[in-house]
Amino acid sequence: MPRSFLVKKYFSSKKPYYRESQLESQSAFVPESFPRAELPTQNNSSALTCCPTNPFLSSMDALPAPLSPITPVSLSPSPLGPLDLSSSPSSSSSSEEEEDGGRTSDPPSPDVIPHIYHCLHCSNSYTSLSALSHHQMSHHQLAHCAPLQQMPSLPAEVSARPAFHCKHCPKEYTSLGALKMHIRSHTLPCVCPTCGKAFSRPWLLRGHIRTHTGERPFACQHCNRAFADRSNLRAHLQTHSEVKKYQCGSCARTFSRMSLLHKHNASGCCPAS
DNA sequence: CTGGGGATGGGGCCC
DNA sequence: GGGGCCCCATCCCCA
Repeated sequence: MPRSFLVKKYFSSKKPYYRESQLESQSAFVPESFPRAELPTQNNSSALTCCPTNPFLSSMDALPAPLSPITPVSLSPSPLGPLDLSSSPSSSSSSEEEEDGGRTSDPPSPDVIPHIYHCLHCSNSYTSLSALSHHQMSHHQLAHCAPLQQMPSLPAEVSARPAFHCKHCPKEYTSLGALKMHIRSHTLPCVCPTCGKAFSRPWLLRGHIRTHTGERPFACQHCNRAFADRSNLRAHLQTHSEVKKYQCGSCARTFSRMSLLHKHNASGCCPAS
């Protein structure tokens, strides 16, 4: 089981996939001409939804830090929990360059451009986040969809304990720190200087920059392959194993990746797993 | 169709 | 409290 279960997920067991859902949300909430660099900052973040803030953070200055070679990875056993094979978001994304295109263009002044918030679910538009949030509740019909400041007291049936609600999405957290970390996934403060793609955390940006530089600091001990991401190396190491990490509960077949086991189950081997 | 690589997201832990 | 890193998970794409 993943360790990350502080967050309560109401609407879907599937994680948001920002390349599609998040970016679509951004385009839905923010006019295309609305520049990332001129979006509202934390001080007035109540006026933004999924809009990144300052793209030129100091984290940009500390970019490609030299990475020490990876030590041999010990492949610990992993539980084979139940898998959610819900339908994929049926994305057919164009290149990321296209998706990011224009987002880092020269920003017009926010004094000139009005803030317009479009509903994700219908064509309605609003001039304030609160109005949009209130409207979107009519779609979700979930009380916790409302921003925190708009619902000072939660109904007992909704939350039996204090929770920190994200004002940008329906998620809620049990600690303020977790909420702040989550909000970065909306503000996306780390922007690639090369392509303009924005990320929630500096290390995500560093990993992305490797796709530009071609740096692959994580080398396989068994072959001459190298990877830009440690997780990908870990997945690759599974290919060197006779017995893979993820095993089918019915046919005892093993797979190097969870996703492959997903596909295997979906193909009908384990209909009632 | 399957297996694998590439890329990216999130929460938790540690400093 | 925040940054960096770890680990896990997932999706897309391609051979």
